[in-house]
Amino acid sequence: MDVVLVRWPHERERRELLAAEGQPRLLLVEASAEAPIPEDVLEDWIRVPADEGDVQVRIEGLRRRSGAFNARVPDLDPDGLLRLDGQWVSLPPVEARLMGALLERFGAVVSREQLAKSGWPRGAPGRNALDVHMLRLRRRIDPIGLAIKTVRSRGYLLETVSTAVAAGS
Amino acid sequence: MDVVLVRWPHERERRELLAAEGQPRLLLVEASAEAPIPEDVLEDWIRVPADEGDVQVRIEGLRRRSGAFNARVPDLDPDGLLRLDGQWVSLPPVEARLMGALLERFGAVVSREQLAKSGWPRGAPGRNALDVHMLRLRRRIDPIGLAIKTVRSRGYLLETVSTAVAAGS
DNA sequence: CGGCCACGTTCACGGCCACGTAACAGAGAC
DNA sequence: GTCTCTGTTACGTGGCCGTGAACGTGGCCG
Repeated sequence: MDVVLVRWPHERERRELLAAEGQPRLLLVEASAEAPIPEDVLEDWIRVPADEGDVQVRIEGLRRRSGAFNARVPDLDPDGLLRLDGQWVSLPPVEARLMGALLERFGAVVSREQLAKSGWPRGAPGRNALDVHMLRLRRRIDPIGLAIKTVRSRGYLLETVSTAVAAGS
Repeated sequence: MDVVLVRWPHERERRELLAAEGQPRLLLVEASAEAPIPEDVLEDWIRVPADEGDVQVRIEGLRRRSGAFNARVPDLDPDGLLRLDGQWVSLPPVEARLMGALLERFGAVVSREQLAKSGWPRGAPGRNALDVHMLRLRRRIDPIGLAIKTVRSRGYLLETVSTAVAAGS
């Protein structure tokens, strides 16, 4: 994801828009304007005209932050806490095991059989139990920006939701 | 937590030290030096001499980031005083020991067994005593911006109540 | 086309258990 | 005495998890 340059205060609405999208941005603040306080970690600013090297340093800083905070690889800790971007939800035992299977092949399809095996190592209950648990898992992870997609007759796959970071609440 | 000013490149080692402590810092970069790429989100820089207003904006930005992302870690002194952001409450012996256990793994899950051991080193009373003490602890720490979350059948975890999030929206 | 089936989604229910909360009582400090 | 700290009993509530059933949708076949 690349850093976008925004002239300030001329492109004020553009800044809001980009912020909502989670797009890293560098505000080029004109001499006559006051510097705005950054809305989030993905924003930085610099006064123009500026040294080209300084601009590059700011852009590189933003790029690194964006990498660190949008790593967007969820993490399931041993206590059943699923973390993503500083947010977390706790998963009950069965759902934690299902999530473990999905995470091992993050972004790829995991078959129902595989999931059933992971969720119930010593034999699965009724055929429908898996469906219900997938539904519950879906609802639980939605608020932290994760989604499970169905691939008909193949299985399920886990994804991050691109822009829904702030929209969830 | 306050922002510390560091002259760059003169106080190079000091920067490392502060970074290791998780201390927010603003580097004052001299005209002759190249700007360093920030090591983490708690660092920013500005060229000096600079406009005083610009410096304040950078400091305020760092302060917000530090509030939102670097979980402020509360401090429990030996007398049972729990401090956070200048506020404090006093904790009775049992609750102080429980809080100690939670603080050792701040932000992570601590099991009920672990808590029972910490709270009553020479054997726990009834099973329910822990529940009641967690309730009392919760009520006591709420006013200073701390919260204990339950992770069902796994344990409890201690968090700071994020004021930045509420303020942001 | 109509009917049937396979597959998936969603809801409602009940049993079980973990946890939360109030109320009470004794011990001790001040 | 009054207040705080502590532990106990009793009860309510809500989460977890499996089941059954209703519903939707797309594919296949006669």
